Amino acid sequence: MRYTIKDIAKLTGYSTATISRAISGKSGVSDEKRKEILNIIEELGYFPDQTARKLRKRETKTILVIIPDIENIYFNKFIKGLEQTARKANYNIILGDTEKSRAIEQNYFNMLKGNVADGAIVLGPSCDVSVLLEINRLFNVIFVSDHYSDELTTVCIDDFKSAYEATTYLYKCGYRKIAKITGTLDLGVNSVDRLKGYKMALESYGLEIKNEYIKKGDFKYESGYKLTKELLDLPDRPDAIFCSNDEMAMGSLDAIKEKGLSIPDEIGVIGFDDVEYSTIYSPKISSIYQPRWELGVLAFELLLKKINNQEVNKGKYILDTKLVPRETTRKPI
Amino acid sequence: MRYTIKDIAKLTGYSTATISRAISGKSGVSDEKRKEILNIIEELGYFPDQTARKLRKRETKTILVIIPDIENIYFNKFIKGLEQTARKANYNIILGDTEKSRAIEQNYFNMLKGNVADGAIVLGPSCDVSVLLEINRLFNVIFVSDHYSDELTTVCIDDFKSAYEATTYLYKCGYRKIAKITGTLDLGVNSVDRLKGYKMALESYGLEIKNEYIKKGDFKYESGYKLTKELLDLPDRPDAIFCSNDEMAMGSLDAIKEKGLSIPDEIGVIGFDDVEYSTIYSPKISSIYQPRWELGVLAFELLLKKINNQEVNKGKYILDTKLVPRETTRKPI
DNA sequence: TTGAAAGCGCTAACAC
DNA sequence: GTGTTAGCGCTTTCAA
Repeated sequence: MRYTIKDIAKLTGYSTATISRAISGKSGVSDEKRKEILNIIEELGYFPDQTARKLRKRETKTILVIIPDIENIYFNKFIKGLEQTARKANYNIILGDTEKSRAIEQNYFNMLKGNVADGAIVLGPSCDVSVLLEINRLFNVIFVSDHYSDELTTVCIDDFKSAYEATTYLYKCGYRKIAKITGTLDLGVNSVDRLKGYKMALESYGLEIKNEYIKKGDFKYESGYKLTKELLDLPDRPDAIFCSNDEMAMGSLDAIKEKGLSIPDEIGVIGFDDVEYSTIYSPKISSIYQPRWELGVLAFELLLKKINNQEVNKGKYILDTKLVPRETTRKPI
Repeated sequence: MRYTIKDIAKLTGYSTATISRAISGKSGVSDEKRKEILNIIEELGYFPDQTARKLRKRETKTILVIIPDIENIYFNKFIKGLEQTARKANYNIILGDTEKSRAIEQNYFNMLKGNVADGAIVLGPSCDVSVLLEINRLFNVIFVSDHYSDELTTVCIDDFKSAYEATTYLYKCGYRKIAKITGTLDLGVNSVDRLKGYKMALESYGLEIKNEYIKKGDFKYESGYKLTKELLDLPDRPDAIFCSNDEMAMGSLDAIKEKGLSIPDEIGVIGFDDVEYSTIYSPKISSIYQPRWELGVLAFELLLKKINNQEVNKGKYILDTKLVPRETTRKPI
């Protein structure tokens, strides 16, 4: 049998109001009675119905986390940070995997209209900016990683600066013919910024920007592999490759191994994201570390502020990345 | 402004009952009126409050998924399968990461008492069987992977059989001095069964079970590495090692590489789980594939049956594993 | 300090 | 086919 607050009221002889006060810890009950009531509740194993409480209080203590692909390990650490912070604040997480589908993403947005959550954190959204702006107007939302508009509050890293740093590092290691394999350039702007950072660094060091050294990839292993083969077949082949993520860097390295070139002496490779794989792969991949756990924590903290009607600035909240040299790059000179 | 069903009733001139019927798709409204109502709703962007609906209908259309560690990639594919199936059935998922803490796990169980979900799927629980049995008595629950009691409904693989198969395979590849690095033997029974399968296979093929060939690990890279070193230092060192998961197999392989032994000729290694890492690691790791996506699907399907009061058998639902030969074992003779 | 009662937004039983 | 109304289980205002 499942008890309700009425049952407890009857069993103890007090009113439902008193029971409610005793449970919530609010004033208005004598300590004596509170103890008595809590004891009985404990004994019966009674727990207040959360749905009724939500309806009455008009808050769900739940947030919706919308992710393009839960299987992508990139998001793991982010969710972990988010989850730990949310749990401390007594919030539950409803997980929404969109499988990169606009329709599914829209469905989750509609759930917000049904008041299933007090706010949402949206990772790498695929809907149009206009839709996002509308959602942002209606609900408490924090966006992560891709920034579409300065009207939105976004948690992210500085892709431009990080890419600049990665390229600079390759230069400092003595590489002079630095190629670039990009991510998908139409989806969000982080790939674009990583490309811009690369170009700017080349300019700074007086290196020529060669079109044949810039290849458009799609973040997948295969594109890293295939495009590297193309680069290596060039008459004047590059002596370093900067890949826009680690997965492509692995494809790239496999292609280089196949050619029999020595890593990192004849050719150097640097990735991006510093995913767990990077250290398991052999040779260990030099990469740009992203503070994913911290991004998750920050995203929740900002959302909580919004939910509590505290002021939250629009625009980007940028966390620092860090270059991690490993075995796929030479030592800096 | 957020509309309620009353607002819609006023605006259209119909009663809340009619509005409700129009939305739910139930009979009791003329097609004409339904269209009219749905149009207005669409226009206003009204969405029924889910909390109120839940309270009234006494169902949440939500399930709680309790996981020891969301960061562990082992669970990724499982959650994906679960999530996809749940979404099709219009169920939401509340994610509960216990961080392997009994207290946190208990907290999530308490949430069930507060009716936040219609049921739960519990992966690798850490609470005592008595607690699990009580939870199982009170709520709709499916357990995954570890089986503690025949009273519970559990989704899992056959660890004994799979370990027997892995060991047999090593034998067929011509290895005769087969060692074993186990997982944590006190936590759940899968490690124990993987050890039993190993022993049974040795017996079947008339090989001696040597105590010095059996090392107690903890599923972590470091234990695989350290214990393999011990094995290789033995006067009569093994020519094959069966590790109870892939992470330990990587540690094992790194130790072997350090010794300068050739893989798979001088020594063979086989892992367990067939995690994504297995093919990225070089050499690619031979392993036992677990149908993790399918386990997730099955877990949800069984839970849904329970929620709908359909008959669900107690005991184990076993899915088949598959041995995947790669580069860390010789070809079978 | 305590209790009575209204009401959160919805659905469904009942009446017409 | 349509409307009235009770009530899901809780919190909180108001009155005592």
